[in-house]
Amino acid sequence: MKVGELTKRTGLTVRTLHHYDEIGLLAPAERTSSGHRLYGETELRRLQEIVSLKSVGLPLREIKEYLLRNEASLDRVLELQVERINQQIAGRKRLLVLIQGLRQRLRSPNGVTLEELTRTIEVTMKYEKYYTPEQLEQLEEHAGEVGEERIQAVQQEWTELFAAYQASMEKGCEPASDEVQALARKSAALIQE
Amino acid sequence: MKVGELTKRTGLTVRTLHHYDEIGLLAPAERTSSGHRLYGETELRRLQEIVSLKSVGLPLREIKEYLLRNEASLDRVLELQVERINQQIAGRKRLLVLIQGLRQRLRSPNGVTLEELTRTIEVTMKYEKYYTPEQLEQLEEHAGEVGEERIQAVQQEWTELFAAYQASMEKGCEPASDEVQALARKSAALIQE
DNA sequence: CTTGCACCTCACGTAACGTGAGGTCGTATT
DNA sequence: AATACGACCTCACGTTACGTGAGGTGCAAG
Repeated sequence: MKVGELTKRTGLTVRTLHHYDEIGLLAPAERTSSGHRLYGETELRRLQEIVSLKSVGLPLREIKEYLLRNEASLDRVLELQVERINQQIAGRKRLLVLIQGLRQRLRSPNGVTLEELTRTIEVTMKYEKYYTPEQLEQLEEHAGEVGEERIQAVQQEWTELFAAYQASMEKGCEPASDEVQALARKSAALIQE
Repeated sequence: MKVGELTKRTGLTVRTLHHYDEIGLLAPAERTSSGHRLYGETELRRLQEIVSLKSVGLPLREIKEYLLRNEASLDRVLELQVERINQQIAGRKRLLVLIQGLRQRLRSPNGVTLEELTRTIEVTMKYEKYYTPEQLEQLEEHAGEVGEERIQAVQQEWTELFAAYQASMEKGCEPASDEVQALARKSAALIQE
């Protein structure tokens, strides 16, 4: 695979790939006699690791170190990215609440306090700055925070529950039937949680 | 308000504020006789607009232009940020699905295809690059894309529905009662959508 | 055989600050 | 009144992750 195809398929630029080669982050598997870069599957996997870690907020130099010392599996890196994305989503949601609150106040004749303005700016900035010290810590400690994972699991369960409801409806089940009641109890438990 | 207090309250750095002053993006309301910068509420509002637009992905130069030509209300800017955050959340969720899929395949003995690897990289990159051409278009066209707003509305409706179910249960309604059936029909309609 | 596109290697440009260096202001304390 | 000492000021060069030509080679097709 030459650079051209790689850029078409990944959305990266040629310059970026050259840059990664220059700094020794991602070298091509080999070169043609004329010097054209050739990338294989190994490089693709590594590239995936790189963009994942980059999206997590690590600078290239640290990504290099990380991939060097840690015999980091692609899976582990993806797990990290998932974790980070969940944090981002949670953060954005909290930010939304703050902003909507601020907008409400703007509409009301009372006006806003300086406190509210600065708070919103602060939180916005916080979710701009990619990785906070705590997150670096997590990165070392193999993390774990059951919280976010559970949230994802619950979403999955809901999807399955809806599918089961759908199936029951198509079979023409009574709403009071044992089958449907079981689903309802499961739903209630999830809601409760 | 002098820089020190402003940085403490917003999380921005002194250098950043100096920089914004240098490029004429945010000048202090006035200076003390000794040259210390003083910011007032007007500047705080403008600062909020700036960080919002920055979080949307606009470069500082364009933010300056935008604030110059457009008699941009803080409210309008916040609305834009909300829109953008919703897009980000939606994007991240899609990316999550892709990554989890990729991880599944990694575990299975079949291995992954090149196609999957490149696709995931592509999507990751897409949500790194902050504002795509389409989004700029949106920005000019006063946007609207009912899509994301509808998604939010639906989430709200679900919350209300769950509350209604809860209420019915506590009243001891039969699952086949008219009241509960009405809720069920509404649920089904939402699921369908 | 030349056209045209994909690829190559320098090498300087850029955005948004970071990071000292060296000096002034202000006010609480000796 | 003198001395700290932290907050503020203005240069001015450094940094990250590439962008953007400039000038030249490789290769499949007409």
